[in-house]
Amino acid sequence: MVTVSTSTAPVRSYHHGDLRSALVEAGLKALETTPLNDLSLRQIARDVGVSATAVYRHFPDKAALLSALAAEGIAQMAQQQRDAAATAAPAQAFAATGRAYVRWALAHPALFRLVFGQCQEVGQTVFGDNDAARMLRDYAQGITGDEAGAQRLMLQAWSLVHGLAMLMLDGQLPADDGLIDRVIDAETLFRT
Amino acid sequence: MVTVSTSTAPVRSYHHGDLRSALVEAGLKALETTPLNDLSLRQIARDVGVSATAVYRHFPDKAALLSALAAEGIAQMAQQQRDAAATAAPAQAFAATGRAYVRWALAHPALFRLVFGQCQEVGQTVFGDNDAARMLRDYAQGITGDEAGAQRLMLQAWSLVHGLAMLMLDGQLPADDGLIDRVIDAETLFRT
DNA sequence: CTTTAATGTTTATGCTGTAAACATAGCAGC
DNA sequence: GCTGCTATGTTTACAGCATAAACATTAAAG
Repeated sequence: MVTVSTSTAPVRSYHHGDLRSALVEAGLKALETTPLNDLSLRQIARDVGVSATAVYRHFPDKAALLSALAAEGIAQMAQQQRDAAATAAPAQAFAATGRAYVRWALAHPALFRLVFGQCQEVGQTVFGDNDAARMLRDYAQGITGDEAGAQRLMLQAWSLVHGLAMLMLDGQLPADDGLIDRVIDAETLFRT
Repeated sequence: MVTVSTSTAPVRSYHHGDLRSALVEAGLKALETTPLNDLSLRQIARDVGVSATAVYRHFPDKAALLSALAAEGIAQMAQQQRDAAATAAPAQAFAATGRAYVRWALAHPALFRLVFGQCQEVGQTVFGDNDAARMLRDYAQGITGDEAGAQRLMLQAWSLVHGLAMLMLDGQLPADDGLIDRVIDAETLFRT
């Protein structure tokens, strides 16, 4: 039988075209519904329609694939932070950024966990020299005045929102939107 | 060949005696050196010197064994909290308790992770009606006066210390003892 | 003393990550 | 236009995992 498909139809031939991107995309989609620990390299490969070992042509191992997913997650988080800061009133921007942090975590639980569980061994750091970090440092500086105080304020704020996100993700606190607003409250926190 | 061991020597016969306790103990010891994700039921069984499936005579599945380990972890944490509160000066007790929380997490990373990752599905809650929680509520009440404020203060404090612990465990912040003292500082936090 | 229930072991199944050998296809140079 | 090289797939294989099922041992109860 001669293959007459000189016509249209993406025949999905032996070579995929852009398998690497497809794997990352499939991985991110899987993380929307699958807990991080249940995410398997084989399942991602299956979703893309490719053999499990094909993954190794694009990533040295599973951890490397996860790192690629984490990098996407970090980018998404940073974007969310910027948006929240941009739309809030200046006086509220600091708190608004913190609430956005927690809400993003609740909206993407597995990816959030991956970001922080993964970039440890990669040596990557979420709050490195990206825009979000700079912006927060500026806010902190504006509130406290001195350098050391600003540094401490940033760490306290980051710890607060990160802890709140984690406790809600882990079911220790109800993942309640009103609770987020009450806990991350500029009136009662970090007043000079 | 006749077995002449009518003598001493704990022959470690067919039945173990108290396998359940031995498994929990071995699990806790393994968590001191093994990351949570690398902890395997089979390895724990091997450490105890028993077949893997023997575990199922005492726990319905791996998760149940982990829950038993988590329960031990919760108890240890609560004890640490009580000790910290008892030894500190009254004015410093609140902050001292928080610092003890973070230090315990850093001293027992895998167990700390297990406690919060596990008691989700068990429906268990770390800050339930135990002594530590009551004590903290009293402190909070003393600072703020009103009920709602005390509740908020507790949540903020818990989020702060939990977040700091997590960020240090995940390598986002250096696990530095001085840093803990600087971030959890009664002078700059939660003043009325 | 015999039966029974508790608590072990062996064996087997299907999942996982990954190494090794093999297959296909697109591109380079003749 | 044919020939090979290299990139990128597939198949197969292996060890480790959780766990189910069948079998073995032994402590305790009648």
